[in-house]
Amino acid sequence: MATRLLPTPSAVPPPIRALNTTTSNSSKRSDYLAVKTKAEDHPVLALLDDYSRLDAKAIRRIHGRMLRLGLLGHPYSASRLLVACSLSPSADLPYARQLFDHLPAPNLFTWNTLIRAHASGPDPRLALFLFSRLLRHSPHSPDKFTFPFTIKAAAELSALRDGTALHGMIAKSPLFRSDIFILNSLIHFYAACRELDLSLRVFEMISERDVVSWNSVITALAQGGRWDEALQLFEEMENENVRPNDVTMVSVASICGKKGDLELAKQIHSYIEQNGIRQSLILDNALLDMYVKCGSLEEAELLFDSMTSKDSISWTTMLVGYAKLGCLDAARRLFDQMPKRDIASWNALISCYEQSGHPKEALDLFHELQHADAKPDQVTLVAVLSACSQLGALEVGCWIHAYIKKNNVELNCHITTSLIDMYSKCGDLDKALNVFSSVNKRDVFVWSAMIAGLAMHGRGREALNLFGKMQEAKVKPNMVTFTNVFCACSHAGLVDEGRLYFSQMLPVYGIAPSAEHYSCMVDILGRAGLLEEATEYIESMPMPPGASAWGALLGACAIHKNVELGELACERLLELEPRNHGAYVILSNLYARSGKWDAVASLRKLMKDASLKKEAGCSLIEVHGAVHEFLVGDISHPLKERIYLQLDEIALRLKAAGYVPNRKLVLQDIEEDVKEKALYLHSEKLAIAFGLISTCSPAPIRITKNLRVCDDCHLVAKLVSSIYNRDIILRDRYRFHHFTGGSCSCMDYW
DNA sequence: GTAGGGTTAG
Repeated sequence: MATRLLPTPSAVPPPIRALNTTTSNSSKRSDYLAVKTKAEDHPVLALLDDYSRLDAKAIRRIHGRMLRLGLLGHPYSASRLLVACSLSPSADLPYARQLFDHLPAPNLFTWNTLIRAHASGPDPRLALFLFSRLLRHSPHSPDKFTFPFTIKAAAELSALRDGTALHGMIAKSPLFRSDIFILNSLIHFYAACRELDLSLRVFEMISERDVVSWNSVITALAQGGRWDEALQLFEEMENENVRPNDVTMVSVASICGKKGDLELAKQIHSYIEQNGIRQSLILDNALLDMYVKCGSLEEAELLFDSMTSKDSISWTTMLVGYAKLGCLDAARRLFDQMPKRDIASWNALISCYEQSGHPKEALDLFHELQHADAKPDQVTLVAVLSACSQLGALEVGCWIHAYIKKNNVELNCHITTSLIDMYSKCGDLDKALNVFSSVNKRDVFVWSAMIAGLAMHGRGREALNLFGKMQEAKVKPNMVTFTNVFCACSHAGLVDEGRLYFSQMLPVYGIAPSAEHYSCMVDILGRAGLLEEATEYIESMPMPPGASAWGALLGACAIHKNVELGELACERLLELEPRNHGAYVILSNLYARSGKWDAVASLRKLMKDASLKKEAGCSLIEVHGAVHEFLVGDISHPLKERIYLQLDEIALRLKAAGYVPNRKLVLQDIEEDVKEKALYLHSEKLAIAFGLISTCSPAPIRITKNLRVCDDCHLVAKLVSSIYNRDIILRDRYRFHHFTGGSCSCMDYW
């Protein structure tokens, strides 16, 4: 036990000289040595020389011996022990603090060591507390070593006020205000607080800048996105005869990766080789990352194969490289080959799957992870929640939420946002609202996610109310917030509100409307039938209208049967995206609705000649934690016989209720309507049939579809909800439909 | 006897 080893202040052993005269029970050899040696070179201390190799147990043993020998009363030897227990890889900071608190006379070195350890420990605030204790309750004053450690703590915390106060103390002392170590740490500190101009000001004040000064300021600019200024300084440093080193090149490589400039990448690589820059694993990793980001996996592979030592970052960087090129199999192979996988490697592959449209694989890998000896962290959970959102996998999502609670994972804004997004997109808006109201930290992303959730469920008014509350809470909206607000207006038909918020964006909120925001307005106005005004918004765009603006106009024309304007919009859209099959389909629907069957036929031929295929319609339904996938006319499901029997029964009961299939829309923006029967076999109908078989009332049937739901399926879902007395919650590409008692939450406006 | 700057996943 630690506490037994620690002397209480009253039991502090007598000074070392007294020890020499005692006749204790300890062995003769020990006494003999004690007589001959000073405390500074007592042989016990030699055990602490190599403290980085000592584990916690060994340190406690030494502590015990020193206590018995009375060595802790001597400031120097006590400090040696404190270094070991606060700086060794198996450091135990609470233990170090206890030891420190029992030292009769800690010297300044000891204070510095403890502050140093806490500055890079799990809670850097403790370093600041120690610093103020040093000022108030010790006979010492901070020296040129104390400041860099304390400033580091302030940087870790991005504590601008504390750091500025430290800077103030430093400025008063002629000795400290010109100390290069202190000044360099201030450069880093201001950068950590995102005060780049203050960083630059400190840098410019230094009369004799060394390589660390240059590196600090170049890194600050690189991380703050001011790449060209950083590269300019990199050139200037040579003019000032400061030779760049490996650390400089890490930042330069990182900038080059962000710029994605392969030519520059090769220049940097040969610069390193020609100037004899020291090789290091970190630099090699940075170069790997640079090549991956510049899109040259060949160069990355060459370097990777030539590296003599690799760590999990090297492997993970390569893995991401393969995944970015869409080579997910190669990424997986690399993952399997890795000699050591840390949680970041798992996260990288899970995120790769999740972000490249393979959410199912992401969840499979998450299950593998749980059987391996890695522990999911917040990044993992964010990625897996996003995979659930994509799949509409509510049960898995709930399970992850439970996991978060059970393991006391901190609900930071990232996780909160992901949970709200998951519950919203999996159709359980109440749970999303619960999460939202249960947290007390809400940043702009949390608010925006909740607004988006309400919007996609058609609860536009509530979304706008929440937008008002967000401002009462003094959280500034960003670009995404406005997109979500407009989405709410669009789904609920709130035209006036849309216009109002759009007009306020720049003057009130200081956010210039982006092309996406203009497209939202075109959508809001177009859906409401205000095609002329929608066109005016397009014409007034300060940037060239993108595909989304023309797409929104085209969709509106299809709803309101405006062939002429629809053709124009489609033409513009195809100029920008020649292979956008959706555009052909919507135009064809427009022709069909207006009875222009010749035009429908020629459009079909055009599509065929261009060998454009529609994206296959696909519906997902989660039952007991497993996600089942249905394509149109799918016969691959193990329960296919029962599913098709159920479909027949549905058809009979619907007919009895007077339902007539709506075959007019042969080419909805839905899914390939190859044959007559296809309508009857749309993926969402298969999923509904499966849902009826495999779940029981009152649980709603939850379905996620990749495309928009067609008129016919929408009608069928309404009827099923009343005939079978089952709620259906269907998520399509754009929004949610809650079917209950024969009607839909979208009020047939979608 | 002590110090400052760096790479991956979101």
